[in-house]
Amino acid sequence: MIALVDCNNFYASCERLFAPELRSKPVVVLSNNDGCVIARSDEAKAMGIKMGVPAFEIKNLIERQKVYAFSSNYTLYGDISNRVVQTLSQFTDEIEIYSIDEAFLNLRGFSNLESYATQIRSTVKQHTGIPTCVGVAPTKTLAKIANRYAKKHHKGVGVWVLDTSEKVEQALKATSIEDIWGVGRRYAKMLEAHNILTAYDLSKASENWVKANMSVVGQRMLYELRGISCLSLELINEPQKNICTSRSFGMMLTDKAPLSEAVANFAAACAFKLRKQRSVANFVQVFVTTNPFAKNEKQYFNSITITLPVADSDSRIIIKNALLGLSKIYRDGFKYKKAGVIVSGIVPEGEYQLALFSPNPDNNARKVMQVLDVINHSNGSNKLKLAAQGFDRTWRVKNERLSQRFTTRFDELLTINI
DNA sequence: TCTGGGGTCCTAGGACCC
DNA sequence: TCTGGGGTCCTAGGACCC
Repeated sequence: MIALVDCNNFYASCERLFAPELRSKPVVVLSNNDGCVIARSDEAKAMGIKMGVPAFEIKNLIERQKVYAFSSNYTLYGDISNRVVQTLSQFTDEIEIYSIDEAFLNLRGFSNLESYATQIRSTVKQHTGIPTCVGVAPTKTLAKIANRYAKKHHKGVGVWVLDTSEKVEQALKATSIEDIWGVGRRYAKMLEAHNILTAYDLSKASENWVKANMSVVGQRMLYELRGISCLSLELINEPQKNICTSRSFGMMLTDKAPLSEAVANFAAACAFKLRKQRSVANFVQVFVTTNPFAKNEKQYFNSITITLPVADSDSRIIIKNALLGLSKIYRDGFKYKKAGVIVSGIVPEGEYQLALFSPNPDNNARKVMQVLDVINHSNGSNKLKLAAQGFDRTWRVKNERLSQRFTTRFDELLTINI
């Protein structure tokens, strides 16, 4: 059996840990740039605030303190997430960290699953303060359904185990088609048109039909719903195949200088992520875009991919090539809203192809980057930069409602006045 | 005024190989 | 009129996830 542990309203719950006075108040967390709502407490959901609504639409509620809004604080959420995983690891050797707020646990051979799952849930709550729900079932897809079922129908207990065919059938019938893991908007529409409205309907569909209309992805889904496991737990963290760093700007940029500064910073972030997973990349892609929501403004989107002579993760090389790309796609006369850098063609350090005619990266370059990383990330200060990254940061994202990094910075610890 | 930022996998079709 | 039978690699686009 597989358990899916999913944190409830994760980002909102993290903010509440350090703001206990908001424990029963509506809380929302906003995306980068304080753009739109990406997490809501139960109270906020009950007020009808939908996922993804632009912040300006609920501005009034926020200003009148009917809703408490936070800018997203990924340093905090990441650290709390690690603590949750640390606690979960005590309960099984086999754990897949699926996302920042979800993990699959292999409970094969375990008995008394309901009480074990309840124990997992209460321990996480005790150790971290984060509320979770736990769904237990024979496959990952069914564990997702069990988890949803627990959240929806047994929130108090927070645990649901699909250990009999009757319970599986009941949960499948209670799950509408668009709530199945792997069914998005397009498939939901297509399935509804064929009168397949619930997970139960899909589980009874013909395998050939599903394969023809939803490829092997759908076929796997069908098996999983029928209790035959097709998706195994991924216990090892594979290095990423693409790495992207992009942001919307706090203000529109019309000049090349601040845009270059932003791109240099995104490139440096990509290079750091590469080094962190001990990889090097063969391609550097840059893109820029105007604001697609501004219907009256001239629109421009462009991107370019630069092939490196030798795969690399040196900040200086990645930045240089990202800026070269930018200079090729930059056009005067537009209001730029967003830019990004993507590194791809990623291979492990030491397994890359050497260039025939260009010099190979030397060990000194490696050491320089190591020093850079140690200084920047030993205390999270990020003080050491390359000149191209600049100091102006006119492009910086808006986050006016940012909480402290309570758990990772000594200078931002929680202060209590007695 | 104001609308996020990351990722993955699968398939079809074209270019090319012997 | 008649024109083989395999393969691989790459890319774009479509689907999905949190």
